[in-house]
Amino acid sequence: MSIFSKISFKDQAFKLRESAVLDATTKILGDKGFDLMTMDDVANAVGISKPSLYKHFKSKEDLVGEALIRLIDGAIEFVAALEQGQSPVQKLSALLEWALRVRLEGGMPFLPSTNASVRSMLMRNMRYVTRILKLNGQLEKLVQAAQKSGELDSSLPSDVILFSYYSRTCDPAVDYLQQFSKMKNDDVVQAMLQVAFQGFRPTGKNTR
Amino acid sequence: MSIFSKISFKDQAFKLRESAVLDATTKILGDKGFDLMTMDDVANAVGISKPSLYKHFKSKEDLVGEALIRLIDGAIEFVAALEQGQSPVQKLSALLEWALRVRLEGGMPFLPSTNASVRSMLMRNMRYVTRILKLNGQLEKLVQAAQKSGELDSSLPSDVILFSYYSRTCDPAVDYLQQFSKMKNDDVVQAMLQVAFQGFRPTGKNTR
DNA sequence: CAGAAAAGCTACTAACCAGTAACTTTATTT
DNA sequence: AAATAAAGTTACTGGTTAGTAGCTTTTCTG
Repeated sequence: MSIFSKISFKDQAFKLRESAVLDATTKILGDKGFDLMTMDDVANAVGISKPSLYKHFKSKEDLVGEALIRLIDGAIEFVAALEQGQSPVQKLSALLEWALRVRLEGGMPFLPSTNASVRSMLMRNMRYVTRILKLNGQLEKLVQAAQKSGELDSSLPSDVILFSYYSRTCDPAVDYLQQFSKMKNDDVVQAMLQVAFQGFRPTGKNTR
Repeated sequence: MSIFSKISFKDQAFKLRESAVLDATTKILGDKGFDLMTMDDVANAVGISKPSLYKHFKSKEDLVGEALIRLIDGAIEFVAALEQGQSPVQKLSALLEWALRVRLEGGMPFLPSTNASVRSMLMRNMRYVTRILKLNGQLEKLVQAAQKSGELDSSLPSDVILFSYYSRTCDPAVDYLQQFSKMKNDDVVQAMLQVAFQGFRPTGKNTR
């Protein structure tokens, strides 16, 4: 117990601080984006100094990469934990709902895809790319299964559906609704889900 | 003719260069975004020096504001020029198609809304806000008319439709499709339009 | 053609930020 | 308690960029 508990205690503290750093990074990235986020911002938010931050992460790229990896891992876990009984569309809907809630609670959008230079930076991060490919593979299967069963439109290329699906997780309409409408978070989520799957057209349920 | 033509000639050259500056700004903004665009980038792209650029625009904020104002003015003109015979949804669809084509041809997305600090910068620009409000008023009318006639889902708040509609003009799925799929620009536009209005669900046309 | 005025340019500044060197404090081991 | 190692900190470097001062060239006027 002597050596192990001490090492483990230290490790625990270290991991705890690391997790706090990632939390702060996620929050600040959501607010300001990659370019405007400074390492001092992150250090101050956590209450440590910048060089301490560099004890955990060797660069800004690395830090942001790890924050995104944690986010993607969360999504992969979420997908894995979904009940087997649900249809592909129910699963896709549940994941999108989860992503939207993460965002509404101050997190970062799922894909930081808006910026070409950030995108290419991430593509150079193997650990990140690996996870993205894994998640992407799972979602692609869901989309294609849903198209086969007629739940999703099979006349659309599955690419289109998949990329559009990703885009909904970082849809700026969420920010606008949160800022300018009086809607509650739950209502925003429900509305975004409906728009994503049904578009703006009447659902047909009313006319049946 | 003496004085007037000379002044007008000079003015013309000045305006021409100004327009070239705005073109370059639009292009670079589309590529790199506000934070990464430098004034040197713009000056070099146009082939003038940075101080000359500042003869036209008093700051980076001002320059970007003017570029966006020109873009919004284009949209307002486009809406004004639409045929009276079209339904509200046809008009909304035509405008979205126009915005997507502008983007695919290297222009900047309609709304630079992804970044909170850029958003707040723009909100302090009266000339920009005035135009946005004007365009927004016109689009809001179209959306509400379409909801009344049953062309668009009247169970959704019109805010939700309107903000989601704006978001489609800067949907990152467009970038991904352009980069990773083999689709032609025309097909990308058609797919995005279908997804925006119908969502991912089957349209019903196939099953009728 | 002389002289004024406008437009443009080179070369700077001030501020900011990622990353680091070297010193200080705290914890651990014996 | 002394020696050592680990973690943290202050204060810096080097590079970048918005914005400008002041000189040079071009254009216009009489």
